[in-house]
Amino acid sequence: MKIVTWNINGVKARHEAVAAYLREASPDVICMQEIKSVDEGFPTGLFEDAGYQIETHGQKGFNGVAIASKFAIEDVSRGLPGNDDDEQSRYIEATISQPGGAVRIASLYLPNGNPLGTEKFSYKLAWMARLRRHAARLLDEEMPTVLAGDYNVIPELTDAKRPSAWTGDALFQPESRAAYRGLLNLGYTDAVRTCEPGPGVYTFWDYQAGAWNKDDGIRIDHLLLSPQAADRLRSAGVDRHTRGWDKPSDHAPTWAEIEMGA
DNA sequence: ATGGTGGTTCAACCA
Repeated sequence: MKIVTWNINGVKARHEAVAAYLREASPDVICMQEIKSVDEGFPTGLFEDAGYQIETHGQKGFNGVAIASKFAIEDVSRGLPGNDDDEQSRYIEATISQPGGAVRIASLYLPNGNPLGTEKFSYKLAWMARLRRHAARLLDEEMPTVLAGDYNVIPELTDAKRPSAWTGDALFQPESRAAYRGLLNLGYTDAVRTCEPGPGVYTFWDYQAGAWNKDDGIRIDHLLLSPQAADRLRSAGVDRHTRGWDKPSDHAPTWAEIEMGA
């Protein structure tokens, strides 16, 4: 089962790129973030025509997450538990049933958190604390689980071409990185870091200042695997070439292949 | 050090 996470930065602007990627990569499941669409306005036909079921959790103008799958999508849950007052659409979770078994998959869009010293950064840290509590509960289910998305966290120095450029940024703060390590310490595995341990593996290049041409990237899109999913991990990586397409997202599709048997 | 680009929505916000 090939599972992709991709921050598409607006589904309306990314119609052609998404269609081309589905044809080319043919993932079994694709988790998307920043769809920037309400559910009623979402172009479901883009996915249905390619053979996918699609479930969305949208919002007007900002944020918004979705899961599309070639297999049946069941038990859909919208919103990250732990704060009923949070109105931002950043989390959707569902069970994907496949002949070899079922996988619980989340598509998450973690708050950016900039600038430091504002309520945006405290919201980011509070959201990460909620995610940790929920991620711990998911482990109790003991089923293969994949938490995929734009984490807006650069985990380590090797995950940035120019680490010094990010020292004052919410994506690289010690608190942000510690909260990410907290997820790993629960027992989750960073699929891409495990399969591609070397430097230079990035998932995001800013639109500004020629970042893509200079390969001035960072790795902030991650797939975290529960032990039951990590046992089945075969390969993982980044389809970085899509960043060079016309009208690209500033993020590249990031994926993991899980062996699910017959 | 600053400004650099892009998406959505409608002058501003977010990244």
